[in-house]
Amino acid sequence: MPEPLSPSKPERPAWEDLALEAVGTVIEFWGFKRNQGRVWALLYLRGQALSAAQIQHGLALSKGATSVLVRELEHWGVLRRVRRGSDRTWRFEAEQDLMAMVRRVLEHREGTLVSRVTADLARAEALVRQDRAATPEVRARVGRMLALARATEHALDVFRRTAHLDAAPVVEALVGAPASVRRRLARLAGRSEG
Amino acid sequence: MPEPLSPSKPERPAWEDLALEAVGTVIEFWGFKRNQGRVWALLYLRGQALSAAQIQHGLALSKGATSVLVRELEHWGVLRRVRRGSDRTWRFEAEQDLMAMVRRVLEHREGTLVSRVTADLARAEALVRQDRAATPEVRARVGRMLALARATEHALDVFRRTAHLDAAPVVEALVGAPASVRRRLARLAGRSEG
DNA sequence: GGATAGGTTCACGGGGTCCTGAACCTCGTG
DNA sequence: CACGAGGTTCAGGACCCCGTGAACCTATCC
Repeated sequence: MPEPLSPSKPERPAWEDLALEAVGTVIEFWGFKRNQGRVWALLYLRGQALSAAQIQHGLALSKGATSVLVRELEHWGVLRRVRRGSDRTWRFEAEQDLMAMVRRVLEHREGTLVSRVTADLARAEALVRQDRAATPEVRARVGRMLALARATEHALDVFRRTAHLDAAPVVEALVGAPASVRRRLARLAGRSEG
Repeated sequence: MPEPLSPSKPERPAWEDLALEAVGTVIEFWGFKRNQGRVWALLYLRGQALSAAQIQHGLALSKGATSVLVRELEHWGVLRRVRRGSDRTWRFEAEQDLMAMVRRVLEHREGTLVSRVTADLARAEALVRQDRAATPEVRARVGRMLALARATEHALDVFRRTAHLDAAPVVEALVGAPASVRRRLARLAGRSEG
């Protein structure tokens, strides 16, 4: 039996709290809801599918919030909604491939925001190029701004690919691997940035 | 005389508006105030030191907001406060090295948030290691979480170094360089580039 | 059908962030 | 000294995001 998650007694081990809040903080930083991070972390740490009620009580959330949060996480592909046997209640389990998660987030960000901004700057650069009132210096500055945007886009791409590379397999491998192996892997990952 | 910035007539060229808002959007995405980005972009595009009043009218801000915004940007090292000659009013000019700016932001983020989270996860991992009630699987999961955090830290570092590398010199070089050179640089940087 | 548990939706309120506008401070200068 | 321009601070308000809690929907079982 999977420990009924004691609704009244939140006697959670200290390490779980630490991990939950850490993930919540990171997720919040990336512009999502803190509780989305906490839900994912809870599921990941427990390593099994939990019902909405268990999540709700485990994290002291309301019924409504839980419903919304799991739907959002599911939409992000961060959670799977499963039904077991003849049980008619949904259970949720964490996506296991952590890096797939990170990549998905980055791709979304890159797609929606960064590239849109780059496009706007490209338009601005085209306009200033035609503007007879603009001095060469001004044109150069707009051009440099656009170049910065492109560089950022590129760097994000490198970041994403790097994260991809030393992710799923490597992260697994790193756990408990001897220091020598870790160093070799790290060096390999460093080469991939070129 | 540096163009009085026409307080009543906001007849700004379209490209300037585009650039201003683009930068504002990016800055806002990174967790800062939209207007901080707009102020910096205005100063950068104008390429000269502007007074607080000019900024205020140029961006349709209040006196108070302007004062706060420039102080914050100054604190970030993103603009310089200068006094010219016997003029007793402050003027502000944009930091020219764009990448220094980006790097500073990333370093701050890395320093305050990412590493703090990593530390928390490290504590959690130490605790779960001692917890006799924890199964080996749980310990492994916490360990994997910590590994993810470390990988993220590493990736951010790569990002930062990459941004640093092809930044200042390369960005400058790219401006106005012939297409053939641009393509070679782009290939070197590992990007297809349309 | 009625009862009940699981699940969703939504109006509302708390809390946070940012801006405004006015009071206030501080120096030069007449 | 008084005045005024430049600059700062701060209370108030607008706005937005998120969670609550209750109403509502739906399916299963008796």
